[in-house]
Amino acid sequence: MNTIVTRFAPSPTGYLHIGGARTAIFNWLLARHHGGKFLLRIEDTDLVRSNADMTRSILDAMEWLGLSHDGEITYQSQRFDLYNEYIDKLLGTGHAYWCSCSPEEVEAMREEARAKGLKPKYSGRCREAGLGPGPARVVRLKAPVTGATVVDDMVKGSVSIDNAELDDMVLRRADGSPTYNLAVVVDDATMGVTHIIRGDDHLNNTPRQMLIYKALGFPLPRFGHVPMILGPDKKKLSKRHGATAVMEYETEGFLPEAMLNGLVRLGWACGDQEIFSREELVELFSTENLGSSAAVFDKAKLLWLNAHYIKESPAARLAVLVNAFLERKGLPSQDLEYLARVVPLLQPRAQTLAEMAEKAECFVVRTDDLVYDMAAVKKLFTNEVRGHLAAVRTLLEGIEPFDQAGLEQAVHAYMEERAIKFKLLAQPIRVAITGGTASPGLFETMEVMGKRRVLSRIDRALAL
RNA sequence: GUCCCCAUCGUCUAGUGGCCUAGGACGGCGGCCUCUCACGCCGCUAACAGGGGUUCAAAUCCCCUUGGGGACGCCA
Repeated sequence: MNTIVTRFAPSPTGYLHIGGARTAIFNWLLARHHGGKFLLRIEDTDLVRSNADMTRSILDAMEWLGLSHDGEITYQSQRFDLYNEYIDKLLGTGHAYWCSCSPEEVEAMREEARAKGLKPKYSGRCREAGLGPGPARVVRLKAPVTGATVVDDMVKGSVSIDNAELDDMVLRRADGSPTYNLAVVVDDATMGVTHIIRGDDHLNNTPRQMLIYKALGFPLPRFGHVPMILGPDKKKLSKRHGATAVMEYETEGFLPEAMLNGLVRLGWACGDQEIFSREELVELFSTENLGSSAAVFDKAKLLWLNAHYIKESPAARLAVLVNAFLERKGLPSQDLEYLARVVPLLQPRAQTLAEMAEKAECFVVRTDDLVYDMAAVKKLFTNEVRGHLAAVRTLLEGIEPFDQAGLEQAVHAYMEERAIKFKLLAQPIRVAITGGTASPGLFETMEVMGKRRVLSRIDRALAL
């Protein structure tokens, strides 16, 4: 069996968005599953709209997702000579011809066809004119006018289009630059690409490209057109649906493995399995399981996946990531060892790293900076409670080691002696040391915070 | 307008003619656990777009309708 070669070919006119990332993932997976190659090509022929920063950001997003590519990156802007070489070849073999029709004239032809209720097309006026090169002339493909071209698609099955539907597309513009369809075919063929997974908005282009493959004598690759990703209103996903750029999700505190898992499940399934590690995906991926209907991107499910991966991650890794989020909030860089002890308490309680950083705040701020929920303080800190808090403070001072078991035992003993319910004091203590009414378990929180911090906070709370 | 694609719970999906009284997951709702908040666990909710065929048998195959999407560039 020949080695499988896939590719991802973004045009650097915007950030890597959800849809693009997903096709990149599918191509990457197909290559990795078969031990083939995954190539990267930047389609920057539109020099006006393309720029290097966008290329950089797309590369960053792919790296974040862990989509490693093989070999050098190909830039279309550096291959114009190659494209022209093949256009000349087509001219030489009679598969292409020069056309002197102006854009206005062509537009008129389209209008005419439209008026007749037909598909707007170029009429083929210069097809047999035997024109040579000249100013303002383009090169067109001499496409077959009869028969049909059928795409044997990996996801859509057999799709047939009448050649009469297609017109003689432009291969070289009047300014001498190659068009997209020509460049893509030359690139994919010369790069040795064997399998192309892309969005189904390209499905209509495929027969056209196949005609170029044929004219050039190139072997055809396999195509697979995956459906688009929709927003909650079932319209094509766009900015108004919220975050569409992959890296916005990093900013919101998503883990790359959650993103990968979430995206791959949009249009691909493997039985009832929901959670897939990168390795499992590589092992299990098959184009057989690609779905053919459009999918709505559901952030709630992505959040669930992210929460799952947060629970699975080693605390040390999360500590580093959370620290970055804390820094973004203007807090100084934290002691990572301390943070790594805080993290496990927060893992079951955060769906994103941003949320985790928020909850970590009360663990890391200076006692003087701790923000108290004053409504809770007012409601809970009765004189009686204040008395108990002071007593508990004294009690805690003597506990050594200051660990969960010891703390729990001591505090419970204190309550039992006085016949008070734990519930009565739990919330006041919580508010005193964390500032709020919701937190991880009281004793584990105390242990992680440490005696000094806990005592200073009770002191400050009593002074409120 | 013409051509192409698509159609299972609110969402992602399983399903490749009998295992379907349609399964799983997210969400929602209810409960259990419990020092708060979560986690976890248990239960409930909810779908084959409609109509015709084919077949002993159809969510699965065919046709039509409807509804969505896409393409028709000297953009990519």
